[in-house]
Amino acid sequence: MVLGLAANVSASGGTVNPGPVIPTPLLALPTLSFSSAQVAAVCETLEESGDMERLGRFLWSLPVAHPNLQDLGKYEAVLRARALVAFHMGNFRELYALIESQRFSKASHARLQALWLEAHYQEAERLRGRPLGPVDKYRVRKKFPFPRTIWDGEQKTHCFKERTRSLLREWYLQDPYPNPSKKRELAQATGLTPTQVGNWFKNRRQRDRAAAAKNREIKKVSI
DNA sequence: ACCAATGATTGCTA
DNA sequence: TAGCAATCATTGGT
Repeated sequence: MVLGLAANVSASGGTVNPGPVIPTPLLALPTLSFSSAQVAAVCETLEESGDMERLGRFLWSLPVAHPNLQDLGKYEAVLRARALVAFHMGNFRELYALIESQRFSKASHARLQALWLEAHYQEAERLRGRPLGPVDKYRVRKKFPFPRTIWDGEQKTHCFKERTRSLLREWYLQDPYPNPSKKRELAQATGLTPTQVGNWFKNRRQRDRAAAAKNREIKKVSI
């Protein structure tokens, strides 16, 4: 149905073709008259539908001698579709090659990052013969960081800045149970969200209590 | 492979 | 709704 629509569009005119003007060939096959943009549009639609089988068949059906084969490679939707199909076929080497072949726009990053990770997880899992735990996955992520083609290099911090933490510690000594307005004030001062401030105090109290309990335990034993 | 530190989440209670 | 205990997840170190 989608394919039919695209075919109709392509049949109804070269007026929408934004690419280089190609002398309308004597070819009878409808796919041969797809413009690159039209192929890309079909890829996107099929990608959203999640129908890998069909997407795979569509890519396979594109003739090798497509007049626009060169600039077809420039359409992200087509490359994403190829990557998706490669992943679903377990063809991880091709997936990696596609991902590293060129820079992708930010809109594609999340999708391709997920494929990159999942493929490496599966490879590692097969190698070891049993499911990966969270730590195993962390090691895999460290071992195979995203290529810059699908990552802007910006990394999110796991720990707060030392400046932030010292400020939190100071306020904690003054008052381990800050009221909401104090929390907001601290959030302002640290650049954290009020929830993060609340979590920090909650964790700090919990860990102080645990330490105190531990101390009592030790005293009991030594007495 | 195991451990420690730390931020976030969950489920229960008052 | 806030606090609590338990637990999870990420990260780094050995």
